[in-house]
Amino acid sequence: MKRLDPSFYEQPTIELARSLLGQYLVHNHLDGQIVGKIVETEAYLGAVDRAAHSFGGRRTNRTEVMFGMPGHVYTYQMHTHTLLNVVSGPVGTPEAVLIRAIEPIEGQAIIEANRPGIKRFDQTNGPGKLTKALGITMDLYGHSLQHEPLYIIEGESVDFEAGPRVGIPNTGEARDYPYRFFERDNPYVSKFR
DNA sequence: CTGAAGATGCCCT
DNA sequence: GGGCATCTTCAGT
Repeated sequence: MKRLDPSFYEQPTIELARSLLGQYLVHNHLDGQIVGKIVETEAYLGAVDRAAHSFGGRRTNRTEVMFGMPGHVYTYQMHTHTLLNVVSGPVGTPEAVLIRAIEPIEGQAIIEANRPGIKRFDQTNGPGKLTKALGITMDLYGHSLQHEPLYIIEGESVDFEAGPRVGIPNTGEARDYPYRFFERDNPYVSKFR
């Protein structure tokens, strides 16, 4: 159980999105520890990616953390949900990897408490669902993955596939880039729309 | 200050 | 398959 060190996050964003598949996301909070295997990610390539919040080098309070060190957390609010990203790219290059789905490994009782009445496979198979299940909030904006309470440890290597990203219409050709990666045949991968 | 929009999810028909 | 919840950010007055 080795924590991924800072150099892991220095690889190019597309490679990082692929490398994160199979790794274990760990959240320690008041209720206990939750561990989930990352089974689905999406790459957002910053300045040149029309679908990214930082497209064209757009620098605001919200996107600021993406301009900083890789291996930090970019959270943001989508309607009623918090979405979790890992900042990538060197300082000054605003790229990130969205965590879209996890497979519960540990702490299922806490997940159940956070997602009452939801069927098992629907508890963590979406970017807004998994943050609710793990208790991740906007408080973690800018958090370093080298520290408690949220970090990533070495997991397992997995078979994966690539496809177009989800939920980004009207962004021109960026919509079709195959920047979504997911573990093959894993039942916790989110559904297509 | 106001208002519009958004990398979603859930409930209803 | 459509409507809507409900929060934050940001650009425009």
